[in-house]
Amino acid sequence: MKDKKFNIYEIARKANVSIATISRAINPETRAKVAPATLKKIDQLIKKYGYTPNLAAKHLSGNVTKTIGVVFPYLPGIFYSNYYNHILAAVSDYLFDTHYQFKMLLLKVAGDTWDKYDFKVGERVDGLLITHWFKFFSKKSILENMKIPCVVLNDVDRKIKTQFVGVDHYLGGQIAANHIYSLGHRRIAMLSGPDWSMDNQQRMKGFIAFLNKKGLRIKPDLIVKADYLEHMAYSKVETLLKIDPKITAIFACNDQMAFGAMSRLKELGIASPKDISVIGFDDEMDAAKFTPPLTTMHVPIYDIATRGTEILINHLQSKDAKKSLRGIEILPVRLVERKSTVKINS
Amino acid sequence: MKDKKFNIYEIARKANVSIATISRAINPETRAKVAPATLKKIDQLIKKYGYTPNLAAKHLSGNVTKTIGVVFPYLPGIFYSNYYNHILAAVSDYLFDTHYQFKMLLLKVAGDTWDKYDFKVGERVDGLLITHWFKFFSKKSILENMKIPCVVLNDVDRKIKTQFVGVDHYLGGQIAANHIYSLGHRRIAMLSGPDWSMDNQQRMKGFIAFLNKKGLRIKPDLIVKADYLEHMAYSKVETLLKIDPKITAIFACNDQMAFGAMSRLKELGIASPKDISVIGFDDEMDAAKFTPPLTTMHVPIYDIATRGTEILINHLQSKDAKKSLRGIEILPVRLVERKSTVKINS
DNA sequence: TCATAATATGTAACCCCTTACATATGAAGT
DNA sequence: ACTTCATATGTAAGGGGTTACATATTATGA
Repeated sequence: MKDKKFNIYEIARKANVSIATISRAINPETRAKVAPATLKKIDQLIKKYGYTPNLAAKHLSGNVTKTIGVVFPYLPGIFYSNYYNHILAAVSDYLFDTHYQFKMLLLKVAGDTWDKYDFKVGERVDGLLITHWFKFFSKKSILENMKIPCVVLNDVDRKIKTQFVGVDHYLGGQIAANHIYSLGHRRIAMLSGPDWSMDNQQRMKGFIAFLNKKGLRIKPDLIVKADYLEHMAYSKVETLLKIDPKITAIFACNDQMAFGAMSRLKELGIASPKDISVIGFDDEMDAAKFTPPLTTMHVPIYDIATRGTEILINHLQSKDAKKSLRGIEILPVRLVERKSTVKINS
Repeated sequence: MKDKKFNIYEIARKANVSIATISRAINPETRAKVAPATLKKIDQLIKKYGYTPNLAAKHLSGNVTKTIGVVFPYLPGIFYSNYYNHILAAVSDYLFDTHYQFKMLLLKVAGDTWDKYDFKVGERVDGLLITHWFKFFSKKSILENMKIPCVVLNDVDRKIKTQFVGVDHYLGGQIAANHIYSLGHRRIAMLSGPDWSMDNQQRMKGFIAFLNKKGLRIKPDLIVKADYLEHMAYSKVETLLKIDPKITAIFACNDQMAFGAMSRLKELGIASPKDISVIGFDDEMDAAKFTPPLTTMHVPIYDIATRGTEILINHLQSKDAKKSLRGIEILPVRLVERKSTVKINS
């Protein structure tokens, strides 16, 4: 076989045209500028010699890489998490039919911030899809001053000038509250996530606000922190029960905590939903498989990631590809009613 | 702020040295060739102006990308699969401390073969980590003639000249058989995977061979195909029971089928392991969580991927980086004894 | 003291494309 | 027949690094 390297010059020489013509022929946007006969000749040669353009050269001259970076926190087990699986799936699905590829950009969480990684990733991606931005970007200015377009997934911060795609967690909280309230529950406990989580804040606030509007006040004691952790929720259930043995519903700010709580309730001989209804938040894949299947707020991570990718790619293909992106897009949260919540006394 | 672009020329001018010196200073391998004083001056300037080398240019001139491609089949749900999660995790973990990044290369399975994607990925990765190669490489010659080093994960084909990292499924089958036989089981049924799967072939052969050596013959009727699918195994259990109601053990060629079989047994009121022991293969994450926890053969996917990545990266950092890789590395399979298998009549 | 070697740095070619601008050719308009 | 335009193609200047080779400087040894 011929191991000789074929570059644009070789092909040009064989086709007896200039490299500019070859360049035009191999790029869809400029192909029309080449005469059909020339095109045909070139195509044949390209095929014959198996020529493929050198992407590095393209990148260098064109200043684009046709690659986007997907920024994940580097956490143990991250690739086993449904949340990130959804994002990966969405990005892959969207990109599959485009000419774009993606690179995983894993950033250490502990103490490190974006600054350090600027070198590592700064240059060779055309845009960034970012998860958990607040863990990396110590100062919001870093995010605002990124030299390439960024889209932040599943977070919204109206004070920061960048593109967000997310969900209205506050509204989600309200919907959850409405559901529980409508079923007749009045003695309600809450399992909350960690303080630093904006989502958690919003979910709680929405939930409480709705009940307040109905004239219902949740006893502060009945709001217990379990840091979004299954095992922590598991162990906090009894605290809750000690404070008020007559609660009839628990709102867990995420599904993991709902799972933990329900497992413990089962062990304590308390039937769920019969004795205590439980509602979660996120709609993880396991939610439907749980016994009983968990009623929860569906957060469309997959859709969020899809839309985020779409926004980014569209932008990259526009004339403003180099400029930063800005905007907020809110996708709907919805209640998924399954078996873990029922009418009171039913 | 200065939006001016800093390239190696700018820094060279400011440092009052030539670009060659800058180049040496920014590359670890050549840094020692630069005088300490010069180095200091350069480093300060780099820091001051936030200079980062243009990777595309590096790639073009150095003909390396410091990026490896990870080839996955593009299947729905692939990112939710434990198998691929393990691979992703292993690759990420290994690469995290290196200067390498990875790109996901998703290839359509149906009908398509590698040839078509040559252009898409052929150039801009230094090496490839390949899963399920037999789905993409219609002819083995394609794999052998790749222009960049490749490592095939979890498959071994001694006839093909490339690098494989995998497991001895035949041996695994034997170990499983030994376990079941040692527990006193003699009436044994098998749930097999699809015919095209090499793994399945090997697992079965190993299992059967061991029993044969012990003078035990499995009735061909008791070997039922369930294509590695949980639901299929679920529905095939009764067939098995009809053929021989007195079987005391089932060897499922993968965990999924074991799960399906056990679910059905439970429904039929047949206690497992008490009445029928079940052993699987793979040791998926759910195996430990199942009720009862599944005894199974552990296939170290994570380790396989780690080792594969290691082999590839080491090779890329050697002088032979451009040459193709060849070899076979076998990692151990081991029995993980949990609760789904017990001594007969215990 | 001078030839020789070791060290530090510079020069320039090369990697392979894209694209603004220039040129050549032929068609259309008057 | 001549200017004017549209179309097809070519020329050459980047884009930002790496590195073989050349050169300048200093240290080493007899």
